Amino acid sequence: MARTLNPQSHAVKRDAFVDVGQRLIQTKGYEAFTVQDVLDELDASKGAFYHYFGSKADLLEAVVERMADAVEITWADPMSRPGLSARERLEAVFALTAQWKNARRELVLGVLDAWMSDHNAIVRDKLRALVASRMTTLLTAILRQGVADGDFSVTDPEASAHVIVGLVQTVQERAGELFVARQDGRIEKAEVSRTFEAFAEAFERIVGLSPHTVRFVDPQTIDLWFS
Amino acid sequence: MARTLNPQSHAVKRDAFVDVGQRLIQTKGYEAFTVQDVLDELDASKGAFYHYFGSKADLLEAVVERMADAVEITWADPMSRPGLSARERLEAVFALTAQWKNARRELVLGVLDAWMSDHNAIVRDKLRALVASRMTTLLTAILRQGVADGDFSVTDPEASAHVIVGLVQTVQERAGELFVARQDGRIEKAEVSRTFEAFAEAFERIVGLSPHTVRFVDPQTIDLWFS
DNA sequence: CATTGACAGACCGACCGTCGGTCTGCTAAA
DNA sequence: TTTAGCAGACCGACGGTCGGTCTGTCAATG
Repeated sequence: MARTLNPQSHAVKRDAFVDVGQRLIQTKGYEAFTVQDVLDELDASKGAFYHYFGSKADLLEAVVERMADAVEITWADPMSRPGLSARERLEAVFALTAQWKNARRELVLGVLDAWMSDHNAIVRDKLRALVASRMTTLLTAILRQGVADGDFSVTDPEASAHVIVGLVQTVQERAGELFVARQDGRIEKAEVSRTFEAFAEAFERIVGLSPHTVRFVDPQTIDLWFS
Repeated sequence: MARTLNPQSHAVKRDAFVDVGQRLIQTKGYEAFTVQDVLDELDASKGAFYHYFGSKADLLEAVVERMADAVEITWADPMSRPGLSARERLEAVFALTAQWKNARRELVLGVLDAWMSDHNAIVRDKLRALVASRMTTLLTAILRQGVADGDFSVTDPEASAHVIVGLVQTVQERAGELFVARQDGRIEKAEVSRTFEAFAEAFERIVGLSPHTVRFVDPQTIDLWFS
């Protein structure tokens, strides 16, 4: 009998590399950290690393997947709870996303610079694609329910899901830009509010809701980040 | 006095490097080509290259700026022509963008693979940011005119411009995904049409136009790329 | 007015450090 | 006895540097 692969401990060891990879991506950026950096933090060898990953890019893939999982888990509750209206589900998803960031404010602030840097362009790209894909299936379900219940009015729920996912991801990116601009004193808080209101207005119209019934981000959250 | 700098010939020489850089980005991808590749194509030396550029990243910056210029020039005509309604300007901008790609079909097809590859994530990121910035100022002007003339109805033209730019860039990206999916036979043409219709519907609602009065891409163009 | 020296621009290419990745080999679990 | 799980020496490619060369330009000099 030859030695068999233990999936349990294998996964644990592998996860340790992913942990460090994620941390390094969030501090130095993917292109800026080296495989040696990972080895140093774990007292591991090249052989160990390449035993678990085919390449540095493979590690990236694992990190991005974990990040996408983390985002998806945030939405799990409002999606699984029965008896909620499509509107309520949607509002819950947005609210939870904001809450997640508010609760981790220090982390987000510390990571922001590295995250936005050129060194993380591939990371952002891959995460956007992955989150978009998962968010689309989720939003399609909500839209279908909303249309069936008469809450929303869109011609094609699935196609519209793509539109809205794009909109949501655009808000996120724009929020990042605005935050930096605000830090640098290049804009006022009022401009930030107007931007979010424009996105909310767009959202209401796309989905077929009455004006001023949707808020992407509540005033307190804007205060927390932009005052 | 010493030797003087001739801006003319300096710019010409520098542009030669940018030419090659752009070609290599479109064939191999930014991360995949080496500075040596550039030197080989021009029979130049390392010294020459680093005389004109501080780094490989500097070359990228120059290439991206040139690409953004090319995009912007496409819009010049409908923006400068007096007497056009906001609607007409908008339609012209969209039509010209589609025409540009249709006219360069072979080029686009040849470049697509490299362009979408991981090696060009930074290129896409930088171009998106730059084009967004320029397109926003343009769209703000159109929206203002449209609101003033009563053609459009948005609360805040400038903020809404950001929304629409995001929407347009999302369509572009989605179109790329759909094209690949169609090539692989994973989707039907009908699904493509439905997607574009959903974006058009969203656009109409955001801007406050009647249903079915806007088309992002006309049926022939869809036929050309997706049949 | 012709000559020359000073100096910056425009390179050249050998060289260096770094970094992703490979390869050989050892050890212990099964 | 076979193979998972490592260890770490080693390799080659690549971005970037650096000392040096050649040439055009102009001011001072004789």
